[in-house]
Amino acid sequence: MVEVVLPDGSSKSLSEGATGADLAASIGPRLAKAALAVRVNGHLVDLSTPLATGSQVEIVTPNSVDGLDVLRHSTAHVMAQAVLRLWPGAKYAIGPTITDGFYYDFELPGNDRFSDADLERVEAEMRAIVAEDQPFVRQEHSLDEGLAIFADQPFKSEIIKAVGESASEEDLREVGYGGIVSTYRNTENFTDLCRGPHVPSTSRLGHFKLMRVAGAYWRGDEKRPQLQRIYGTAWDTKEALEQHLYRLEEAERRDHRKLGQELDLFSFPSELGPGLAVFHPKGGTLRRLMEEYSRQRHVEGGYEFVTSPHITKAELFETSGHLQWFADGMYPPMELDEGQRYYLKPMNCPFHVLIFKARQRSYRELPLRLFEFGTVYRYEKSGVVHGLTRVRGMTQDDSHIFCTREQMNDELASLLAFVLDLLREFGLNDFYLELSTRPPGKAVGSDEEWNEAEATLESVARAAGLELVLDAGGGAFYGPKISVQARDAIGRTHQMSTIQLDFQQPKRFDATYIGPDNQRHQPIMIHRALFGSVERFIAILIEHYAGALPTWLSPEQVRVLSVRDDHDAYAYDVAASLRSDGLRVVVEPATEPLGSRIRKAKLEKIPYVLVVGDDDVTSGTIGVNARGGNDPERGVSVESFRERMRQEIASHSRPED
RNA sequence: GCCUGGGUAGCUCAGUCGGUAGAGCAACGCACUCGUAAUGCGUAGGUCAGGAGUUCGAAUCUCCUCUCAGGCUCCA
Repeated sequence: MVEVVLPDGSSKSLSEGATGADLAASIGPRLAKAALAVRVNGHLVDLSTPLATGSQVEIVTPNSVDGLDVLRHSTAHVMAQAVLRLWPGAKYAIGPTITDGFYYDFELPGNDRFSDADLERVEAEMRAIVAEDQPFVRQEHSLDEGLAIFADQPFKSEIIKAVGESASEEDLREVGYGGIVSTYRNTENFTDLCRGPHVPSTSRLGHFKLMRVAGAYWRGDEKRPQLQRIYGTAWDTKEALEQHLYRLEEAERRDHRKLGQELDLFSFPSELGPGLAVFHPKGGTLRRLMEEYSRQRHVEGGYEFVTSPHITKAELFETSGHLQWFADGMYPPMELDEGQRYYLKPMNCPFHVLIFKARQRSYRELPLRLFEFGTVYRYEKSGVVHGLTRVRGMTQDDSHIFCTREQMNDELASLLAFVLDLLREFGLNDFYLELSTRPPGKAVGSDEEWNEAEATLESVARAAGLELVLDAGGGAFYGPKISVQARDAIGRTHQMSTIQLDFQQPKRFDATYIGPDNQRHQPIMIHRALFGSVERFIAILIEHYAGALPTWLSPEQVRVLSVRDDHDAYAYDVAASLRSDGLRVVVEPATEPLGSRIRKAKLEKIPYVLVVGDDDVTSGTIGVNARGGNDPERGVSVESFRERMRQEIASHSRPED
């Protein structure tokens, strides 16, 4: 007899040699059908694994993250088998699961490439494999046996050899723990290296779709061969798959590049080159509104406004260390004035250090908070530019705070509160924090400094009471950082503000202040961008709101439509009256049918459409058609609409709220 | 930078076997005068991303460059 403990604490007795599958069957037929794997004492294993007495066990179904993971990993194996059937002699590399899906990397014979049409062929072959109801049979081997099995598979062999030496978590996932090589065999002709577990049979799979082909470097190293990768998604039910595909469509519908064009906000003229945007009048208005609000808040927050030029002699970035670390990411220098090299600035911080250093500073001036909308240029590699989120020219809402070591903790805490509050005003309210620590191999400064900086940031982050995740090794060369991550309206996360601690720049520039002890001291420098870049923040806002911006940020807040052209004069009067309140109002006179003009205004996502006709001219009212509603109000007084707008704008809310 | 796939009117797209350019929307003009998501008619709009080649003839075939998308790598 075997006795196991279930998640609810109860125990279950099974006959000797019973497996996870037997356990599931003993609990109920529905669970037996849903079971994909079993968790034994915290480890995921196959359903076919015999259970040991006293084990803590849990049947894994597709309702859990683990269950979907098993499903997707098994689907990846099926895809590999399909590719090997269609391209005999193909080499297969790794096929892990990722969020919502999986991928698998291959090297095709003759350096052949997958085409989009091949995806359909592979998918058809996968469905055949599913229909064949092939079992996943686990086998364990020694390293030498493993090498023999995969003798003609160089990528698999490399992984097995790596396990003998220094195994990474990724490799162990592919192979297995404890010096054994585990494989899963589907047929005599297809065996894959894998730690497992897998579903019992390919028939358990089926709700998948191959999404796209892409190139990917072997082991992510651009110096190694580029493999052909196929991405797929897989789910337990048809409905879940369809929902996932719908979410992708929704993300596409919100794409800021598409909305930016449709709403006439900005464009990327090819004459300018990749990653260089121009903002049209409406996009320019949005930018101005964001910047004005940000400036006002920074004034209230005790910041001082500075500006700095766009180009500088090389010396500045030599001193700061940027040329040493990031020359690749900077535009090449211009030679001026007999060999002087000038660079476009990729960062604002060294300029702010110079402003700090412009005269003798006293501890009484600290914390000194310098703020600038600073436009920087970074030479992003050609393949990485992406809409407004990854550009070559951008404006940072950058500030650098100089303070004493004693002030550092309080300053960081109030800074974090300031940042979160401002983001909430823009309508983002679901946050978590990420702590990025010392980057191995490219950090400057002593261990003590790094440890202190990391500990300080961590305590401030913890005190903020938000979820905190660790991004080990993700810091900049000069210091660790906290970044605020925000979830948007469709659950995607975006890195927003970053707060970085920096002991290095003040030292490199020999920036000092005179303390109460009449001695020179080095200030701490805190780097902080709130929007990150104005461009990127605009992109995130557009996607978050699907283009339907809150009224205070809408370039055009109100459009006034006359029913007939003899109402035009009244429409202009209403508009003038609202403009005197500072509203952004446009009149569209009656040259086209009303329905057509309403449709146009709706497509432009204007918060309020006002319609004025005979009744309104007579009684001095307006018809109000709010965005997001489908029951326009008639006979509204201009004064009550005015009040509604005042409140909505002051509260930064939207007509649909 | 690398891989895969694109680039035809302002936008979205069609264009067969290589035979010389098309639609809808938008713009402009005229008519229509209308109460909540598309009024009608007309006009104009193109070095088919750019360059070179093959050909009697290229949007179409070949090569190079630019540029966009999806990935990889990178992201101070």
